Amino acid sequence: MKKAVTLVDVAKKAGVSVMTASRAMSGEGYASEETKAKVHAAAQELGYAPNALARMMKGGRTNVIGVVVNDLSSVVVNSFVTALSEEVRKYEMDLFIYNSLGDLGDGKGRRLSQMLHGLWDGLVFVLPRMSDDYLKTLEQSDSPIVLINYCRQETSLPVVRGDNVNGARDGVAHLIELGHRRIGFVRGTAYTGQSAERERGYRAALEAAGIDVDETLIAQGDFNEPSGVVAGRALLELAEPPTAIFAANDAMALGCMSAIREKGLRIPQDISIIGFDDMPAAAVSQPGLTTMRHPVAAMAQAAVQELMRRIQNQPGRRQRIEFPSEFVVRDSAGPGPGAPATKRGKARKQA
Amino acid sequence: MKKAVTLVDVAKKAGVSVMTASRAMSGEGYASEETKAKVHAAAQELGYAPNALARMMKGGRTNVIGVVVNDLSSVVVNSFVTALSEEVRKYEMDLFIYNSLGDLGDGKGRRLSQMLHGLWDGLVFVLPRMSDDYLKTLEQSDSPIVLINYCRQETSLPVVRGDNVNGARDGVAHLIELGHRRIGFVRGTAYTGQSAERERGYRAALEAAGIDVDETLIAQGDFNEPSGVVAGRALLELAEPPTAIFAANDAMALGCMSAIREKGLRIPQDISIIGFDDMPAAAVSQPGLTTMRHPVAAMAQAAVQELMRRIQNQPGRRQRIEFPSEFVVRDSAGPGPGAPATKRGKARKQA
DNA sequence: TTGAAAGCGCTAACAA
DNA sequence: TTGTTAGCGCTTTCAA
Repeated sequence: MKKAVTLVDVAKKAGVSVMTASRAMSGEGYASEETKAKVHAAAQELGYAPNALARMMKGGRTNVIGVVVNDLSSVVVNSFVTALSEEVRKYEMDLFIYNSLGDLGDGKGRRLSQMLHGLWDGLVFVLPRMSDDYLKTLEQSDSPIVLINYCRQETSLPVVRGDNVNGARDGVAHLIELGHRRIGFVRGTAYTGQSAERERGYRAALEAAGIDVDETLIAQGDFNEPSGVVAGRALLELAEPPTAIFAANDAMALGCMSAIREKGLRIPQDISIIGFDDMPAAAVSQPGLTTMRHPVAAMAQAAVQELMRRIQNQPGRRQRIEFPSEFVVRDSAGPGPGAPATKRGKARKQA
Repeated sequence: MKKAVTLVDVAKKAGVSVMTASRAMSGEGYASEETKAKVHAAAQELGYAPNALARMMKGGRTNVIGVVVNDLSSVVVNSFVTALSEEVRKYEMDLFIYNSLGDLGDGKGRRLSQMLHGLWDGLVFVLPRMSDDYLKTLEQSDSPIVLINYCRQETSLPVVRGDNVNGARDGVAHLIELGHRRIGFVRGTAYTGQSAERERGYRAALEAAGIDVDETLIAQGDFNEPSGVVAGRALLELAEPPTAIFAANDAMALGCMSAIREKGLRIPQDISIIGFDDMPAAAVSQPGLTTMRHPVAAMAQAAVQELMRRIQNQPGRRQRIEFPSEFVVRDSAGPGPGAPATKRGKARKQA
């Protein structure tokens, strides 16, 4: 790696001062066309590229926003990251993604927090999984930070989030309307707090319909498909199995569908299922999975907007920005035992 | 955004010189235990975080490796990025991912090349799609750079790549062995050069078997599933349709499978299909898609190793590191019309 | 073991 | 319009 060409070299070659060269290159401030051309020519010839670091050190602004994720291979995380990449463009900023490959605050993320200063103008955490200590560090930091879909605990940081409680409640209410009364729930992990919220929605819907929550109908998963298979099997093997299952996310719902097929049961004739997230696989599964989705693009937009406001030292708009989730009806939820006979009949005929 | 705490503040608080504080914090050089403790306490109390930028500016090394991708939502790209994230850890480096959201060198990537200097110690391009000018810029840069799966044209940059030609040839040879003689090919885009290589393998396999290439059996796609559906339909509507199809990637192969099902044909009894990449969906499709895969982890390892060698100013090992691809046999390729009768019979019975 | 000075590459502020 | 000075926060000399 040869020594890099600096502005000093360019200035020398062009026969001007460093400052003039700086002005010519950046376009800021006055500089005669002639000088500009001369400097540009010299830069071109030497293969000059400005040192981003040095520039950052002065101006304070780096025009870079960082996104921190725990697992980039997650489809949901990926959709947010892509939406953020696009959104950030509108502000002429660049986006760097950091994949922590695990929970923040367990040593691996240490270096990241050390880099909080200087490297980026602001940071977005997407579905963050982190220790309480780490969250505290973040709260105390003076860098602009926005969290997306974090709801495990209260925080002073601005959070953009989808409405999990009402989304889940609508989904489960839909099942109840279809005539289901024994509805299972498959939990995910507790990291982001989203599973807990979806569970709250589940319980609220049952309660509103005057149905007692049967705790044996609640199975534990980890948001991944295999755990959904396991949970699905467990629910189906109950003495009184559910006639419908609501899984805390689509991946587990698809896992449940495998378990259901395994048993030789039909979806939705014998058992209904709905998920959450509307991942791409939900649209192409057989049958199509009924699910809920967060408005990813709008949320990314709000997150960047809020972050930019803080970067530009404008007062933060709101501490918590919540978006209603959208209910996506496909074919995996059908009439249950409590439905009018005609409905059941129709469903049977479809089979 | 409050003013950040600097080393000067810490030193002042601890009652030592800035240099002593620096030594105490970094652990480099001499410092008495007592002083170290004093400094650390002060740093803790003030909430000091070292400014990464300033540190980088001196030392030269940033301990950050950048990965540039055109489309992070691609499953293949994603698997490489994840593997790289893991690999980089071994060298105590951090990985930042930059999603260019389009081809490099068409204006959007401009800013990226300007940041080539200083911000990172090295750069990895995964399946890069870029203009020739952009490649030239990269070649002239003195930053350590490694390309993964780029083969559109010759380059002086080190490239880690999977063997597309032999992989594709093996796949098509497999189809020929199964008795197929009319084998279709679905092209992808030309950006990375991978489709062209897979086509070369396709042609080589046919040639080796003494089969003339029928250009009408070659359809154009764009590596995405919908284009596979279109290409599949086109091939099936030929006067003499193929009995097997090799698609330049799995996404298009899955698209073809939809087109085949649309026609009421069975896979593999009526028509066989194989893809390339072994994306997750290939394993769960009905039937399982026979395909080829690049050894992602090994390739990521080689790429990082090669990059680190260059970062540490050791001589680059090799200009081109090629990995054989692995053939993954599932259920989407079965006996063709030229197969012994018994084989055909068996296949029929399975249906 | 500690400190002072110098400088990394760049730009904001002032002066010419 | 151009140049000079100073300084961002840190670390690498060198000296004490």
